[in-house]
Amino acid sequence: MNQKESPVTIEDVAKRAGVSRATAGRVIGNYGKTSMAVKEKVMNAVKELNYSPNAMARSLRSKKTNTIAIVVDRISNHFFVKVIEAIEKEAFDKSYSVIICNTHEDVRNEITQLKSLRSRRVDAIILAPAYTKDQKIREKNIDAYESDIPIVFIDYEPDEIKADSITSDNYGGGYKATEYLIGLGHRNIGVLTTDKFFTEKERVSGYLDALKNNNIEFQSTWLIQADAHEFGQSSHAVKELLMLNNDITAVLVVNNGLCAGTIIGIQEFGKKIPEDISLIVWDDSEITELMNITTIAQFPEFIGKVAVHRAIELVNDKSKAEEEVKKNLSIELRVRKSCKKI
Amino acid sequence: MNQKESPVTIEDVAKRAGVSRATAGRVIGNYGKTSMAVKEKVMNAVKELNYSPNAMARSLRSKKTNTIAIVVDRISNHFFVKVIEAIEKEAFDKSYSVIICNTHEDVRNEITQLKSLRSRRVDAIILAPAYTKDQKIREKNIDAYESDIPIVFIDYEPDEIKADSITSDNYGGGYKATEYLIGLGHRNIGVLTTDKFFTEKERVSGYLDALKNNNIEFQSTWLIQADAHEFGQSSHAVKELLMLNNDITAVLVVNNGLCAGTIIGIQEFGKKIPEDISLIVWDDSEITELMNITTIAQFPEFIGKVAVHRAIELVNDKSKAEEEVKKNLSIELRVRKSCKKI
DNA sequence: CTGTTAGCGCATTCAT
DNA sequence: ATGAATGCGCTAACAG
Repeated sequence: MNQKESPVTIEDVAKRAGVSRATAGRVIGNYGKTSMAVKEKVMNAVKELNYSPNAMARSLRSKKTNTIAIVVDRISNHFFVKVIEAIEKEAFDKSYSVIICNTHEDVRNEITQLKSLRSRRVDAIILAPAYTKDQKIREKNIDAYESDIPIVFIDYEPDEIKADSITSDNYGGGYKATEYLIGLGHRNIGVLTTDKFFTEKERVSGYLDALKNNNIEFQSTWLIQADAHEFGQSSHAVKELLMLNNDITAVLVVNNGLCAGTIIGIQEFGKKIPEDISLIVWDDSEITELMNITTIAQFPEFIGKVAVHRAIELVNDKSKAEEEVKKNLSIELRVRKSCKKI
Repeated sequence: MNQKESPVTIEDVAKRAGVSRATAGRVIGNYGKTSMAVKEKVMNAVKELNYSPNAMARSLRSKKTNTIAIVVDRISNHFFVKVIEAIEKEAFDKSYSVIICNTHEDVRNEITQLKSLRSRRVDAIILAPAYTKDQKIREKNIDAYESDIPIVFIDYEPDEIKADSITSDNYGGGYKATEYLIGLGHRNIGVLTTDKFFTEKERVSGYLDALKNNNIEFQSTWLIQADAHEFGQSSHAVKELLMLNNDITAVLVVNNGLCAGTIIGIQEFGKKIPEDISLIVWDDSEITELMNITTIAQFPEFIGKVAVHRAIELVNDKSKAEEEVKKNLSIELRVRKSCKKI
C-alpha cells in the first residue's frame, strides 16, 4: 500500500485467485468466458489487493483508447463551456472519454497540444482553433492537423486543409442582427470586434452586406477593435466609437467577451440602453439575460452534439472522410429590450 | 499514411535512419548521448515518416506520466475556471500536463472519474469534490480516495480520510460580510445558499456567528435554499425571502451561481439595490463588476497555484504526506456600491 | 557513443 | 472454460 507505483498487477491478482493471468484478465476486462466460481475468486482478489488495471498497458495492447479530445481557446468562454458539456454528455452516451485542452489562444500551444494528443492516440479531435495572424505557423506545422487522426473543426472553416467543420451561420447572424436594427430605423450602426476569430469576420461580413443591401454607406469609424479579456479595453473601445461618431444609435457586438465592457463603456459615456443606444450582442449569457439584452444566439449544445456525432462516425469508418462535411447551423435573433425603435 | 493506427514505430524510424532502436529512442526521447550526425539522420527519418511517439508505450515503460488531474463539479463555474487556468499555468511551468475532469456534481461520476484517473496512473489529483447528502457513497468507495496516488482537496476539508486541503477562509468571509452589513446598520439580513457545498456551510456558519456576536437573533426564515442552475429557481427564492420577511434590508448570497437570479428576483419584487436591499455575493465575476456589487472575493489563481505546488511536492517526496497540509487562504471584502448605510 | 537484450502490464492468439 | 505463450512500442540496463 501507498507505494509510488502500485506494484499490484494482474499477475498478482491471478496468483491470489489461484488462476492464470489470462483468466484473471478475462474477468477483469469482462471479455471471453469465465465460470461464476472463477469470477468471484478473481473479484475478491481485486478487492483485497485494491487492484487498478493499468490503462496504458491495456490500450497499448488493444490499440484502443476510446477517447476524444476537445481543444478550445479558453474554457473561460461560456459559449465553449456549453459546447464542452454537450460533448461530454454525447461522448459519455457512446462510452467515450473526453480530454479537454485549453490553448489560451496561443497557436504554438495549440500545436503542442495536438502533437501530444496524437501521441496519446486519441481517436478523434474536435478543434476550435486558436487565432493567428501568422498563418504560416499553421502551415509549417501542418502535419499537426493532417495526421491519421480525424479532426472536426468547430467555429472555423479551414482553408489550408481538407477537413470537416461545424459552425453556426455567422454571416447570416450578422446580417439578421443588422437588418433588425435597420428595421427599427437605425442607420448609423457601430460594430465591436476583437478581430481575432474567423467567426467574427463572418459576422462582420454579414453586417456589411446588410448595410449595403439597405443602401447605407459603411463608415470605417463604425468598426472598432478591442481586446476581450479586459473590461477596460472594451469599455474604452465603445467610448471611442461613440466619440468618433456622435450620430451612432446602435451597436452590434460580435464577440461575447466584449459584452460586459461594452455595457460599462456606454454607461460611462453617459448614454442609456436602449434610450440612447440600441445594443445587440453575440451569444446568450447570464449577463444578457440579466440586463435584458437582445442577442444573436447560437446553439452550443447542438454544435457539441453534432461534432461528436461526426467524430465518432469518422472513427468507425475511415472512408466517411471522403465526403467532407460542412455544417452551418442556424442561429437565432433573441429579442429582448436593448433595442429601441427610432 | 492515413491508416487507422499509425503503424510507424520507433523501429521504422531506426531502420530508415540506419541506426538501432535504442539510438533512435535516445534522440527522440532526448536522453542519453548521441552524436550530431546520428541525431540529424534520426530527426530526418522522423520527419519523413511523420512519426509520433506512442505515449502509452513510453509511460508504460518509464512508469511516469507527468500528469496531474483536476476534477471539479462544473467547468461552468467561473471560479473553478480561474482555478483551472492557474493550475494549467503552474503545471506547465513545471512541465506537467493536466487533465481536466467535470463531474457534473454527481458523486458517482466523481468516483468513476477517480478510478479512471488511477488507471491512467496520473501522478496526482486535485479534487473539488461533488456534493452528496449520502456520505455513505463516499465511504463505500473510499478506496477511490485512498489509493496510492496523492490527492489535494480544494474547497473542501475531508473528515473521512486524511488528506491535504486548500480552502479559502469561508467562515471568516461569511463573518466579515455580515459584520460589514451590521456595521452599516442592517439587522435583518437574509442568506441565500444552494446548501450543496461544504464551503457554503462554512460561510453560513460565519454569518450566524456574526449575528450572534452582535446580539441579533437569527430567524429561520432568513435562510433560503435555492438551486444554482436556473435563474427561475434563485429569483423565486429571493422573492420568497422578501415575501416572508418584509423587514429584510440586506441579502448575503453565498454561492456565485445564485447571483444573477437573485438580482433579477429583487428587481422583479419591485425593490432596488441598494436603496431597498443591500446585497453582497460570493466571488467576483463579470456580473458583480458590471452591476457594481460588493463581493467576498477569493483568490482562485492562488488556490490553483498552491494546490499544484503541494501536489508536486507529494509526487516528488512521498514522505511529505506525513505532515498533513491544511491551508486556509485569506479572503477579501471588495466594497462596491450594492450596500447602503441605514 | 552505439547496439543488444529484456520487460513494463496487459489482451490476444492457440492450445487444451 | 482455462492456461501458456506472444508481442503491443517503448526505455533502461548492460555491453561493447
